[in-house]
Order: sequence, then structure tokens, then C-alpha cells
Amino acid sequence: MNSSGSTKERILAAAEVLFAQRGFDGASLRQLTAAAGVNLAAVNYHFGSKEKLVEQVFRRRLDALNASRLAALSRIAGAPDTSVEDVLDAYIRPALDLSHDGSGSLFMRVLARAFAEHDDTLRQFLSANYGHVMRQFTAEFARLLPQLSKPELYWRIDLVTGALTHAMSGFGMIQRKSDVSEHAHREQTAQHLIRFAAAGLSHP
Amino acid sequence: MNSSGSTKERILAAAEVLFAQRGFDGASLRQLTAAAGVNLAAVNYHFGSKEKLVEQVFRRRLDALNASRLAALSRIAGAPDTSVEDVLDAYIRPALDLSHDGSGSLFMRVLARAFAEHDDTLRQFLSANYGHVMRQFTAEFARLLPQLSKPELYWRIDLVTGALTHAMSGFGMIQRKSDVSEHAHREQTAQHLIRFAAAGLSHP
DNA sequence: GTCTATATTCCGATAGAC
DNA sequence: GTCTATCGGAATATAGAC
Repeated sequence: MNSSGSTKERILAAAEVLFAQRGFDGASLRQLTAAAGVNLAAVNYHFGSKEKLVEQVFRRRLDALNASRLAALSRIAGAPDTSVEDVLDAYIRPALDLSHDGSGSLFMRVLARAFAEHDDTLRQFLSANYGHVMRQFTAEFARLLPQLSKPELYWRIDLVTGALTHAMSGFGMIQRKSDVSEHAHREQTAQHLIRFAAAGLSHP
Repeated sequence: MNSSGSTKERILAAAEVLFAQRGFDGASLRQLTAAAGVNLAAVNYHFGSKEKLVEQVFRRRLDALNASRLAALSRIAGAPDTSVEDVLDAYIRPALDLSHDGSGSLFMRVLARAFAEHDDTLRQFLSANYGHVMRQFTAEFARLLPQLSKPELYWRIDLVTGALTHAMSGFGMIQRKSDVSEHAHREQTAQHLIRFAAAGLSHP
């Protein structure tokens, strides 16, 4: 018996794992369809091409992830007692929750690869579909850090993005100790990230 | 007429550019030798395989880069008036200087790709050959930040590495303005990086 | 929708002439 | 050391039977 889910869904799940492990070029459709337990031709039938499959791998996660981020942000944006840490939490926690559900944790690696790829097509796709999320978060940071000039704020957010991508994709040197549960480790990661990023954003 | 340098050197230079642009899998030996103006068979003759060529691309830059970092560190390590910013400067400035010389700036992208690849062979190579550099810098940070526990310090250095890799490989959203010279832009990058990282490392 | 079979292109690597 | 020619295989993609 094949794993659960439709053919499309099984292809997407297998693609996420293999793209994280081997990259977009490194993972072939043959490996991918074999892992999904579907026929080689199924990818082109359901998605049209490998490139379109890549887009759908992003869409599957990012639609929910960024909606969750914006929902969390809307609950605190503009409030008088909101802190920089709160805004960072709204951005980071949805990604953390994602990593609890099965292979979701690997998606952050896929995202990190997309950053490193510098592929214009992919970057335009991400910017066109999810750019408004970053803009809303930036606006809230600007409200909370009025002493920073626009260029200065952009610099700092850019550096936070780097630290965040690095940490969330788990390619740091810190390895989870075997006596720490996966959940506790993720929570610890979030706390370190938030405090570090808040310090970097807020320093005089 | 072919570009300057020996065949080996021209292959290495072309490989650096293409690996940065297209990745290790994405750049083929055919594109690479065509760009270098050498015969397809030259790569296997001079390097043995594509994988060994990748190693040499790293060696060509990292030997000098890390020697320069350690030299800068040795001039300040252990001194009573050394600051966290000084140590960060010792680490970052050599990478900055590298980017002044021709295609050297692209090497930081190659390095960022290596991080994203998660390839064990490559990671072991980097750790075995250049791990001592990170250890010496970590020791100096530990001296300057005695209030931090070892795990806490490792966390923060890891996050700094993420921000640094992100910024130095230039895939941030901040684009250089046309009225700012490349040199001035790099200097500005370094200043932002150092202050940001120092804040993230030192916060209570 | 799923399959087999195949078209076409490209890959890394090497043999052997010069 | 450099070249041509090619091997053996794997890549994406598609045509057409079921």
C-alpha cells in the first residue's frame, strides 16, 4: 500500500524532503517519484514541469505560514504595550509550529536553500506572493523603533533575517542533545533567536 | 588569446564564478571549461574530479582568508583593552578585503552555498582544515564575555555566523546605491555587521 | 489518471592521438 | 599538457496504450 494522501500530495511531501536534503538541482524526478511511490510521469502530468513543482512546494507551506504570521501580527500591531520581542515572536512562532508537524521542519531548509540559490525566477515569485508580509512586519518595527532611520532599520532587519534563516534551517553548529526533546529544543531556539534579534534591532 | 594565468588558475577562477551563480550541481564542467577557455578534459587532468575541484576552490581562498583572520586576532587576543567589536573586526575585515580583489566577492556566495548544502563531505573538509580558526575566536569571545555560559555563548556565535554569512554573501534585500562606491558600501556593511553582532553577543 | 517506452539532451569521466 | 572523440549513464520531458 502506498502512503496516505493523493498522488499530488505524496509528490509534494517527497519533494520537500528531497529538496531539503539534496537541493533543487540535486534531487532528480526519478528519486522523487520513487520516494513518493508514484510513476515517473506523474510529476509532469500533475505539475507540468519540475520548476512548477518547486513553486508548489513553496506555496503549500508559505500560504499557511504567512497567514499565521499576519494573524499573530494583527493581534499586537499598534498596541501601546507591544514590544519588539512580541513582533519577533509573531514572525518566528508560526515557523516553529510548522516544524512540529511531521516533515515540516525540513521546509525551513528548503527556504534557506532558496535564499542561497539567488535564482531570480524564484525570488520574484516569493517577493510577488509574500512580500507584503515582510512589509507589514517592517512597518511595525518602524513604529516601535522610531529612533532608527529607514536605512538603518532595513540593515538591521536584513541581518535578523540572516540569523533567523540560519537558525531555523538548523544548519548551525549546535546539535540537539539527546536528553532534550525536539519540542523543548525548538522552544529554546525560539527564545535565543528572539532575544538575540531584539538586541540587534534595538541597540543604540 | 586566453585570459591571464595558468590553466589551473583559470579553471579555479571560472569555477568560483559559476559555483557562486549556479551552485555546485548547477554548474557543469562544460560551462566551466568553456568560461575558462580551456579544454573539457583539463579539469580531470589537473584536479582528478569535479569534487576535488570544489575542494581546491575553497582552499585557494580560505587558506589566506583564515591566516589573515588569525593574524588579526593574535594582535589583540588577551589584551586588556580589547573589545568584542575588535574581535568581530578581526574576523570580518579579512573577508571584506577579499571582496576588493576581482571576483573574490563571489567567493562569499560560494561559502554561503556550502552552508546551505549540508553536504557531509564538504562540512568535514571545512571543519578539519579550518575548525581551529573558529575555536580560537570562540576562546577570545569567552574571555571577553565571562558572564555567558558555554552553551549560551555557542548559541550566540551561531546566530552571528548566520547574520554574517547572509550579509557577506550579499543576498540581503539592501542594494548598493549607485552613488556609493563599492568600497564605501563594503565598509558600511562591516560597520553595521560589527555593531549588530556585538549587540547580539553582549546583551544581558 | 496511471503506466511503459522512448525521445532528446546533458552529464562526468576517460582513452588515446598529438 | 592539450586535444578530439566517445563511453556509459542519468536527466527532463513526452507520446501513446490502457
